[in-house]
Amino acid sequence: MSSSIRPATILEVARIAGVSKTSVSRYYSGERERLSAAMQQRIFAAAKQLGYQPNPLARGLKGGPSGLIGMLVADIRNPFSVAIMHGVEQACRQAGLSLLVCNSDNDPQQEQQQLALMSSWRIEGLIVNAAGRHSDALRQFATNGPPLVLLDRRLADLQVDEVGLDNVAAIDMAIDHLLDRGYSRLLYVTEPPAQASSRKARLERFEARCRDQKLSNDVLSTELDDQGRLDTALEVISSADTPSRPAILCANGQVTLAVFRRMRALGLHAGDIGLIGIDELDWCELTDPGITTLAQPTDAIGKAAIACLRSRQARRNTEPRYQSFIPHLIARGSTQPTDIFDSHHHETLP
Amino acid sequence: MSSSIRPATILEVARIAGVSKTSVSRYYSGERERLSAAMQQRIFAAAKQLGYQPNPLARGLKGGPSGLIGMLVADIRNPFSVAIMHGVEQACRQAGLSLLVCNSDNDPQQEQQQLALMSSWRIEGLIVNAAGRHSDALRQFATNGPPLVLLDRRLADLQVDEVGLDNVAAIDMAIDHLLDRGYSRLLYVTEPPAQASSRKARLERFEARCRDQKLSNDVLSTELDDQGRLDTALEVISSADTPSRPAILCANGQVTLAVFRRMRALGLHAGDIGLIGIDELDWCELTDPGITTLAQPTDAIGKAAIACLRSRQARRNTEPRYQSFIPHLIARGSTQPTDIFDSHHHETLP
DNA sequence: TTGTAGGCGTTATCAA
DNA sequence: TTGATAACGCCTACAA
Repeated sequence: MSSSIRPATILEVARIAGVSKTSVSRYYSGERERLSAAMQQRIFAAAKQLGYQPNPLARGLKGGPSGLIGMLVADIRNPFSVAIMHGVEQACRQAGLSLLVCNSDNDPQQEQQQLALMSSWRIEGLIVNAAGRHSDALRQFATNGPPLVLLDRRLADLQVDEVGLDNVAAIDMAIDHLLDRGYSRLLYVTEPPAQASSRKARLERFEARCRDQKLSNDVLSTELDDQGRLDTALEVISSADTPSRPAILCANGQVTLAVFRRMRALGLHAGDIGLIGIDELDWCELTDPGITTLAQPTDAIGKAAIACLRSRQARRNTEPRYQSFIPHLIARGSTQPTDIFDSHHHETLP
Repeated sequence: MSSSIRPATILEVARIAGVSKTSVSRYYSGERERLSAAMQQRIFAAAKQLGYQPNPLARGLKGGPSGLIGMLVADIRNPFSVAIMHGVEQACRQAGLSLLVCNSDNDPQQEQQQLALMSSWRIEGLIVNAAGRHSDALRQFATNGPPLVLLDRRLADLQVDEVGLDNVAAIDMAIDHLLDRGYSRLLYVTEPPAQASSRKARLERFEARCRDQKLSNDVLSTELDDQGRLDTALEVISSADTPSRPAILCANGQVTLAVFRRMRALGLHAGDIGLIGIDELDWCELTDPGITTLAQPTDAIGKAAIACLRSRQARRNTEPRYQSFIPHLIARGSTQPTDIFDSHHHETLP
């Protein structure tokens, strides 16, 4: 309990307990069983008296487990990343691990720097959420470095564990919901899905479904700050002269935000134009009308990521594991057509 | 550039460069100047060839700066905390520091655990954002531990550096804006401001201003999940039979969210009842009408926190420094009365 | 300007 | 079941 300015060391504990440092070390390294009950008692007492805590730097230096987990994120302000981080942090806390957080600002160069720094800390595992272009350093990491878990499918050619959304199920749920509510002309809005990634998986599923069911559909792949392209697409879909009802499916929360912002600016009413987005956000229920979303079980995903990391050591040189979670549909006004008498007309055919 | 599985050590660099470890150490410890140009060249070359990076664990173990900054947050999902963290992370990255993130879930016990863990990592500084009750461990930390910066005024009796919003200016700006827009009956909604804290500072300023200017005012101090109290207060303020126009001032972003949610549920239209909140959030422009806010310069605050931490060593045993930032008013529809002809009636008196 | 030696706190290897 | 001792990679006197 005493709190001297300098933390106690294993040696001091050993002295007070009247045993060797080796024994104290064993006590704290999971070999407690090998110690006699009497010795355990004395070590416990001495440690408590001194407020002893093992020094993770010394441990890590010696080559043991560092007790550090890294999390690399493209944009720390992205609510999805934050939500995952919450789950990750919880899991770390339970396991006595510490979490090193890095933000790459979507810049491969920064990413490389951060990766180097983290590996110099001898992290035991790394969780990556970054949908953009990746640095070679990450590939290096995947082969040479500590266990890795991806939250998006970005290094698919590289055999890495992944945890995330069941993209097929998510797109299916979204489309089913839209059809069910009477929308039949679909616009899918996504950020550019270059290379493999969850963006690509979602887009592919969307296109496959539309093809199979012969749905009238369109895809807008754009950077979100390109207001012009968004506006154009919105005008096109809102002004078509078909009787079919249009709806927009947003690939993630950022997209939903951008789309809804422009809809408001252009005076388009969600509901008339259906709107559904992947990712639930605080404000989706506060808009008028509320926005229908597919909520990801972010806490579960975060915890699964840590579990995956920790189990990786036991799965050395094994095939990568892909773990996916089913989202949860939250239906709101944005997928509720305003004229009621007609809401299922496209399904009246046998 | 070579990437062996085991990272290079200072000794290997020294051997390849044909110099002693000491020189290499100096090269990486800011004593580069003391080395001859020739030696600098050789070390640089050798280090590059081996892909050498100093091992922070060894550095920290030796007692030197660990290169670690801790950030302790009560709720990692709080957008304000995240915004600050973004600034903090940027500053860390620039300085080559790593960021250890901990979430206490508003639980003093967890906080204590996290604090112990961080201090075992020999963090060079700690940034704390936690408005709730604090553990004694934090007080300990403040006196014995590494430099500390508070983002809320919670340990005011303890002489700790603080960085944050200029609460007086913020409240003044909010009240001035409301008066200017013709609102004269004010309701202040806050979470319980137990003990000293920015919550308390804001509330006090609100009360002082209302007293000085003899403004009709009321205060609701409540936990945000207590829907009943919120609803009651909203009903009271919206149904009063005075001619004066009512407005609500929300003490922070969480409060704004809660209040607006209930207003929508009760069918109250923001604007008729004025609504302004401290903290800007993504969605404030998306609601109908948009919500007027006071945006905090979160990036600047985060960076200032790091700067404060780093300068603390030079300010050993000096008085604490309080650094505060002026917010930025973003006026939107929620403080725009709907009937126009009458919008300044309370100010028509000389 | 450069090098040598010892120690930071821990764990692993060996011996008792 | 215990203990002595040598690393781990680095920095900091001190010496040259």
